[in-house]
Amino acid sequence: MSYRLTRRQQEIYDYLVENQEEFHHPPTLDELCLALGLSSKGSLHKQIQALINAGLVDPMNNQRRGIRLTQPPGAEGELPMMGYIAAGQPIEAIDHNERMEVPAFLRTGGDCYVLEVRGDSMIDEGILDGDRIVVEHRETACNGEIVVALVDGCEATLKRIEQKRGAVILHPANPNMKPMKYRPGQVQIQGVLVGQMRSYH
Amino acid sequence: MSYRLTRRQQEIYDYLVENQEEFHHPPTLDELCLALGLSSKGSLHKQIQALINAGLVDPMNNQRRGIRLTQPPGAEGELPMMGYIAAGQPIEAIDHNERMEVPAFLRTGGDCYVLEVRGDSMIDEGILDGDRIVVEHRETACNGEIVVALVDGCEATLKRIEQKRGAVILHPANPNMKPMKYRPGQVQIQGVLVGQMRSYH
DNA sequence: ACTGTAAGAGAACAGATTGAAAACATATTT
DNA sequence: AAATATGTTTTCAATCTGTTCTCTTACAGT
Repeated sequence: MSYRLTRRQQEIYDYLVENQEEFHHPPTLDELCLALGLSSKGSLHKQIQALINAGLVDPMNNQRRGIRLTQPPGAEGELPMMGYIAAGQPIEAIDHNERMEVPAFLRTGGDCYVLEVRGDSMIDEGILDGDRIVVEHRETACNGEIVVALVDGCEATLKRIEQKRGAVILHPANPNMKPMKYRPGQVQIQGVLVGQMRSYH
Repeated sequence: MSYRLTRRQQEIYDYLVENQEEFHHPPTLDELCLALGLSSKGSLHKQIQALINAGLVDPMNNQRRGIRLTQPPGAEGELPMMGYIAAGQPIEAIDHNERMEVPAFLRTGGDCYVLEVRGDSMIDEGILDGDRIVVEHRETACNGEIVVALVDGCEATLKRIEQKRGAVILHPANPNMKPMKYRPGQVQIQGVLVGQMRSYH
């Protein structure tokens, strides 16, 4: 069923996913041509048709309601709940495929998932035991971001990262603990903290 | 069931949602024509009919009560964003009717709304400046719950409550501040904290 | 070089959508 | 009852927008 997309088709699809906010209405072929720098909607139509065949775009049978993706990506509003994270231990995965409702503004366009926090290692960042955090899956991070990092391939931690030439420093937010310095190879970034939720009942 | 709207229909619907405040009575077809720059109510009627079929607008069978939306839009997963709360000040209300997506597990069955936190008065409870809190509207609370309280009829605060015989004590979580003791009449409970959310981007 | 595929331009077409106008029907007011 | 206001229906023309075609160019690979 899932046809293989050509490079250009993939490009157009990515563009649609990225910029679906741009158009507050689904774009027409002409609008998309303009946005993509094409000058013939006939050409674009052929590409879109391929995306329709691939099941990625709603078919529009002569209707004029613009191009819309079949599933507004991240549609179900639910992200996978991957498991528990406790400082200094491997991430404890959950076996059954749990999912969790997450508001749009707590996540990014990227690939996100949810972890539950165990322990108080981030208490000074306002992240408490039992909080749910939303993590964007990424291999790299900017200095100052809070990352889920794997140290020495097994210990997971949630810390603010500082990457220098030849060293990676992880700053815990809890003042009882000290910053730890590692060689870059020791620290593997698994994701970046983008949101947090807490229930009081 | 949810029919797919044409672009114009979307536009009109969006307009209705946006400007429902404008008309303090639901607008008549003629008024809407004027507002939308149309000169024929017959044309508009056809569009509205489509919205009625889509279940977005109340059908009006020859009644003349104007056009009204079926559901105060965003009724499902969204709660009203009421304004800002900063310790020691009145709650700063927001004028336009903003709504915010809130996962089911961050709220209760009761009547809930969202506030944005200003300031660090709850920093030790893990509630930071800029966090969104979910509050259940209630007049009473149990000891130990965190409440939105109105002190002396004007100052709002977010504090852990302790109710004794003849006295109400509000415990701030920030150790720099001290618990305050009030007479029961002075403290009016406006709601109870049930959830909290934070975005890192 | 030859061939096949992907990509794009442009023209022309078909039918969906929109809007104006007028006539009609029903409710509300005078 | 008459007048007015408002919703409903119909007809028609103009325009917009998806669709189909043909032709051209570029590139990759036996």
